[in-house]
Amino acid sequence: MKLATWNINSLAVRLPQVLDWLQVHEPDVLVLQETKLTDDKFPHAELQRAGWQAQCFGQRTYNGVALLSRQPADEPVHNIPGFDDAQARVISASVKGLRVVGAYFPNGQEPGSDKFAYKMAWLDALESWLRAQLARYPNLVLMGDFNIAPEDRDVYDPEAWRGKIHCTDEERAHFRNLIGLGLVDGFRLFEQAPKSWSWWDYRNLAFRRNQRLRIDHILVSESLKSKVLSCSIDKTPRKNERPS
Amino acid sequence: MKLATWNINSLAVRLPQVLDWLQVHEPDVLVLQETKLTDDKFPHAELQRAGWQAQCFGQRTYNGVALLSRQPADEPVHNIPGFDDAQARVISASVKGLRVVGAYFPNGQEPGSDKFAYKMAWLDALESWLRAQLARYPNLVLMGDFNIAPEDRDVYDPEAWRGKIHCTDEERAHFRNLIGLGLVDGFRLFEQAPKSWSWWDYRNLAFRRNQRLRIDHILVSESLKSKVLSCSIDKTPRKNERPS
DNA sequence: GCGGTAGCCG
DNA sequence: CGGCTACCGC
Repeated sequence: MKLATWNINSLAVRLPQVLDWLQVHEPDVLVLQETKLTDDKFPHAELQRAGWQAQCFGQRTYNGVALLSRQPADEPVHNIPGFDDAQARVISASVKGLRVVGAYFPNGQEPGSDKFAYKMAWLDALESWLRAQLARYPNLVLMGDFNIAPEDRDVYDPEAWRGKIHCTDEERAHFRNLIGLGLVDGFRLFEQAPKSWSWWDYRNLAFRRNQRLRIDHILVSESLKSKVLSCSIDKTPRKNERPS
Repeated sequence: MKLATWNINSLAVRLPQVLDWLQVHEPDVLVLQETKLTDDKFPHAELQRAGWQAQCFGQRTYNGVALLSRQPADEPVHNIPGFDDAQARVISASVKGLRVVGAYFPNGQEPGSDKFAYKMAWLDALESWLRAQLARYPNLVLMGDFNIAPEDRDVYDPEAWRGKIHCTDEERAHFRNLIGLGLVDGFRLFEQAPKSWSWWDYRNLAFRRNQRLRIDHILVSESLKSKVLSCSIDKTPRKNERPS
């Protein structure tokens, strides 16, 4: 089974790239973040024509998530039940016996901000909900844009980023909490190139200043750990016309 | 000698079309309106590479005019001297002994509005300046987007447009004033198809409701009248990808 | 409808 | 920088 996650920053703009990528890689599941589309505008028809079905949970302008799969996705759940949230950040469903949770973690802006507090509250809620989910679905994967670089090796310039958003102790503690629930970082199950990033800042040519991080993750439950065959970051979409 | 006028509604967007058109039609002079470019952003290099030089008089967001020519354009003048105007609407220069005045007349919005008053004041100033210009330059052409449909035959639905902007008595009186200065409507020197338009409204599918007018004109001084060989409206750019 | 701008966000 | 939204002008 092949699983993938992609923050597409507007599915309206990036749909052609998504369709291309799907055709080439044929994943069983692809979760998307920042679709920025309300459900009435979700491109079900185009995806269906290409052979994928979609569960979507959208919102205009910001956020919005989706779960694409070849096979039907059952028991869909939107966001974190019990956590009242105006933002569309989580979509879960079962595909071929696997419980998939696709998530767009809050960015958090900067430590001390209201948005950081929201990120912390959201993470608390995610963790307690996931504890129960893992009990109910032993075969579970949590993947998406975590907006957390778990360790210094996930940061191009750890000294420059120390204490900054994505790299604070609080966020990293939350990442470890997730691991503590019985999840395993799929990427670290394998030998990886020493500097592997899933994201870079494209503001003010920041990517030239090496502002790169690994903040997109695929975490699998313990029971799945031995079944994971590989995990890698596909950088090819960055070379597309509009990588965003 | 071949002269042309085109309201391009953003030269940044339409430059490829302009270059194509220049290559196909090889005019001696092309005047542009609504370049919407400050002079520092004017695409001199691309035009020069294609063999045209440009006089420009730009402004950001709105208006902006330019005069493109194969041969050098001398004695450039911006706007109407003596008429204090924050808007870039007129560019004049001499090409191969011909005085060319390229103009983007004010739209006027609607009769009675401040913008209509400005249009009237602008027309007054244009007329008195042109009187002197014609004395100085007997071989003169005034061309551009006049935002005036001179007669009912220049309007698809004259009854619907009666008294409306572009078709008011005041605007038409000003057009006749220009003729009175010793200018001749080049288009009407020749037999033309009965319904000839240079513009249509593309708001709310208005063009389907036949909201078409002839408001772009080429007027030549009396001394040139006998030398005009033809005058026509090229509708092909409307069939381009982004006609605007 | 299609240009432009400004402000917001990551 | 590159999405979005909202507004302006023709």
